Amino acid sequence: MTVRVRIAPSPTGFLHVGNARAALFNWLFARHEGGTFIVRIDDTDVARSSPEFEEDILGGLRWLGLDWDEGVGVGGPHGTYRQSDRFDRYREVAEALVEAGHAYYDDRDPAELDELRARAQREGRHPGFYIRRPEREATAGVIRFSVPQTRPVTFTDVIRGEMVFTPDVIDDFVILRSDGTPTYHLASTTDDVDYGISHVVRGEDLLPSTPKHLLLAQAMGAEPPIYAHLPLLFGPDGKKLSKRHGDTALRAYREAGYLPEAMFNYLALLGWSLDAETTIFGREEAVAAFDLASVSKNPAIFDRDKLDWMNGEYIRTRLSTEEFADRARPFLETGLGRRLTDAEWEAFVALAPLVQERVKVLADVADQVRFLYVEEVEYDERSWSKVMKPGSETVLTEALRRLEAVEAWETDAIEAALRQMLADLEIGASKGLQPIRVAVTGSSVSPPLFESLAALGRDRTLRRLRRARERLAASAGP
RNA sequence: GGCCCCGUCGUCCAGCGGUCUAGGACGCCGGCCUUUCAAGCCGGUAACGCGGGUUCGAAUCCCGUCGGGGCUACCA
Repeated sequence: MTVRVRIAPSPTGFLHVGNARAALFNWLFARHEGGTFIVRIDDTDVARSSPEFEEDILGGLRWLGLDWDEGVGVGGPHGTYRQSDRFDRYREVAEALVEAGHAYYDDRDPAELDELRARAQREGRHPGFYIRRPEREATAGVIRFSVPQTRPVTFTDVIRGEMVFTPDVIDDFVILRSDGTPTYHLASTTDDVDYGISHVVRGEDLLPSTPKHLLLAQAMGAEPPIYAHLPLLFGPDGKKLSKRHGDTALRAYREAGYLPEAMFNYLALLGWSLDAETTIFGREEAVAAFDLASVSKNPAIFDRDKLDWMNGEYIRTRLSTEEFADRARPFLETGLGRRLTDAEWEAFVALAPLVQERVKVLADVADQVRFLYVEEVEYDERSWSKVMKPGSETVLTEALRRLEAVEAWETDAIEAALRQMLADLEIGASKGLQPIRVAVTGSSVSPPLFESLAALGRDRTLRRLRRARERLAASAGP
């Protein structure tokens, strides 16, 4: 069978990580099967749709490396792949369904429908139980699909197995609104049929709608696609992932400096695994091993901690130092709020290997090396009070004296001078070096000291040591 | 309320009747290393929701129960 799968995001918001994962699974399946991956834009809700969101969605997919073979932006034999261009087609399908007796016009008002629902609920029935084809049929209003009450709707979900829905719990759903626009059910199913979609792989939230889609496709005279419902993504509280759980837009992760490779890897692990042992894997490995039927049935909680770990892992083991520096640069400049001069860039490159193993996301880089790019550091008071003890003044004075004497301002020479100081003063590295670190970087946490001083340069290093010594003297009092 | 889905460490995933004294990863805890912080290495903590069956034997099959979640619009 020729596999043709699609994702059909609605451009009513930024690309959500849940949708990104659904796209990823569709892509993996298509690539594994040598099939076609299609991106269609479900913008039937014209009022809420916007080009900005569409751009964000497509950009997000490209960023993740999910290339598509047909659809918006790349074309194909089925037009624009945008539902707003196909309203005539949907209306035509809806009318044909009425013609064939599969659907009917309904002009009952909302109050009447509410009453019918309330009555069904009172009787412990499905809310749509009484909303069926009326005796006296209308000629205007919405068009409802008429669910045959003769037999259950059954299908085999690739992930979940046999599904059975008795017809009384499937309501006569609206397919065309009274203003002539299609509902999601109609538009989506029509497109799936028209585009020859073989497998619909989507979130479990659509499982209850599946019998409707199946019935619709059959009424249209088509062979329905095979369905596979992915487990949902939850927030830490066990509820469907949403804004209140923090960042749900893929762009937030992109902007924070997560690597697309890491995001891809992490998302693939939410509901699937390569094997029992492997955690880190690339696109090719995933494509080779992917199997839709082995996707997990239970919902997955989106765990930011594990994502952070994985991103750090990718940063330090999958990137060369040069790649790291290059990819970090825009994040660094954003964090600093300005572009780097050539000399400043050189300073960063010198420290890059040390920074590389200390960040989880690229946006963290700015905090690590900010001390290189400010005229005067701001002291972190907690660091200062923790490190500046009696005797620290001596350390700063000695460090100043010895560093002033360093001939070539390089890491080795700096280290040699300071190690000699530690030996002469007979103090430990921690006690002797931490005051220098705080004096020069403003914080007790920084990249390794000797390299940091080398990157900072002699003048600024000495100036900062003097300033810290003065501050210390001033606070110590007479 | 109705219908549906799900139920293995705190979290993600492995397990598909015996090899499970349940495996990997994150997290957490401890140790080593160490100029801070990381990283790295070593070790540890921690789960089959519960109750019945079926079977010589069940995390694995069945039933029930409890718990969690989803859907229930002229949103998608």
